[in-house]
Amino acid sequence: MNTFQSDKPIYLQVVEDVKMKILCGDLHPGDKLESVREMAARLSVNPNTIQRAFLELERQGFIVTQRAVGRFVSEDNQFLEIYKQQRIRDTIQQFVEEMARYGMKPKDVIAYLTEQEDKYEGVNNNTESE
Amino acid sequence: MNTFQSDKPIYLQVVEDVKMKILCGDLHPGDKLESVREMAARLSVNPNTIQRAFLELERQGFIVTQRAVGRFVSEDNQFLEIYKQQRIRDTIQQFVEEMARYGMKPKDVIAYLTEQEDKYEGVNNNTESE
Amino acid sequence: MNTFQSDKPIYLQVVEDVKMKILCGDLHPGDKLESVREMAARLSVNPNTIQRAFLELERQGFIVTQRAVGRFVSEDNQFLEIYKQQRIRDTIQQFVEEMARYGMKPKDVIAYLTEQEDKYEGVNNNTESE
Amino acid sequence: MNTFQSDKPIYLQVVEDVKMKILCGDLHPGDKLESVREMAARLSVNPNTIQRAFLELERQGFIVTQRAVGRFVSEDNQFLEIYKQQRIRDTIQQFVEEMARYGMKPKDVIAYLTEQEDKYEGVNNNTESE
DNA sequence: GTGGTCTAGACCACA
DNA sequence: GTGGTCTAGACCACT
Repeated sequence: MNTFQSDKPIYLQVVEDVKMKILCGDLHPGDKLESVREMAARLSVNPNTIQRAFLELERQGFIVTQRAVGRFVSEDNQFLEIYKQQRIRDTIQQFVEEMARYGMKPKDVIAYLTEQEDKYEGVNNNTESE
Repeated sequence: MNTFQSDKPIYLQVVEDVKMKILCGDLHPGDKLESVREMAARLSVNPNTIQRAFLELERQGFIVTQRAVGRFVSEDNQFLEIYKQQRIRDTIQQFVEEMARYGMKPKDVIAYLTEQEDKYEGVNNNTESE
Repeated sequence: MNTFQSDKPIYLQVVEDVKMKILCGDLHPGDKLESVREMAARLSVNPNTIQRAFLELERQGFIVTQRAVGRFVSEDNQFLEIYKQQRIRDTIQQFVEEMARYGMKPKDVIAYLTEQEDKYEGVNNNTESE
Repeated sequence: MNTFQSDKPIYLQVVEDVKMKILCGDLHPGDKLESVREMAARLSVNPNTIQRAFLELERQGFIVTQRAVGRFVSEDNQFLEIYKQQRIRDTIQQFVEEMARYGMKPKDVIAYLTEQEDKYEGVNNNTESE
């Protein structure tokens, strides 16, 4: 019924999901989020789990709470942008290191990616290139 | 004392560690592994934890057990090679998809990797660089 | 105190017991299983032993785990049915082969079974007779 | 390298193997058995393992030892025959009970066996039917 | 000395 | 209250 992986806490998967939507632009700064109950119902999980996810998102600075009104995506654009860039850099770094462990140098990876490029051209949905 | 990350089960970290040694060639098919007690002592963890890691490695097909003799790296070279190639492909695929979510196309990633290439040249130890 | 045979690991006997209950219809797909602690108490064994049995049942696909909720019989009816049919076929096959080794042909076995049939008539509880 | 199952002691598998050869007529009462060393070499196992298997076979009455001469299949034909008949009866009994657990009555099994009969006709190698 | 099993009991994250 | 993990330590069968 759920699409969650069982090896990771559900609340962290929710955190990641919301965070990704913010970073990708599916959710914009200032947007109102679903209520705990709505999201819990939609995802078929315990409301406590969503509550915990929101607490974590607030702790990390991605959302803010207005009591008796609702939760909103943070409007601190600078924070969001810096976080995103750092995350991209980290992801690439980890990737390069893992490939190196398998004996693949950046050059080899580039060759692979170049082959793949055509396939993905046009598939990207939320990016307009140059 | 331990060098383990606290966010993942130790036994799974041991599994990954041994698996990586096999895939990278630090351990060869047929090689005898440390005994449960030896590895437990070396890593300062409970023998049961190592036992569990070995059970998992055996379940996945990376090692075989000979009762009262020891454990050995699987000699199924084909399985190991296929697994490795699949793993590399998956890693790249996931990476490309994650980058796409951030709005970076393969082209952009290649540009980034090209910049990085110089830094890593000469650092890779087990790859034949022309 | 226990009704376990001493020549086989307890955890495997638990695995077989639960599996048989699923295949025979004593447990239905989606049913919640006893908790580890409950079953351990009922069978007078250590919770870890039950834990291990459940891990094995999950690995084989007969049950699924929901963290902090409980374990449930798999709802993959097709898997369960195929497994059952395969198991019946295997059991018969092995039996026939063993009999053949003793020099008994299917014909001889049929003769024996025919004699036995009367004795078992009416004893079967979960089969629709005639 | 070995054809032994890893979940059962090797020495018991050797016991079963020799016992089966005796019961099936591959080995006859009075036949001399391989020496411990020969069999150990042939099966690529530790001589101690074969030694233990022979001790067990002697304990059960299937073979006798003549010091400094060798081991021989027991010439107690009556014992061998009674054992064989008992074993056949037990095997059938267990089989019928297992089938009953799956809801298959002897009648159903007979139907299945009747279908199989043709296939096995002529395959039996060491039995001549009346 | 090796792996296999089991017990006893603890702490934690999660729902 | 549930399952997940880990420790500590024991006994056993097997090679």
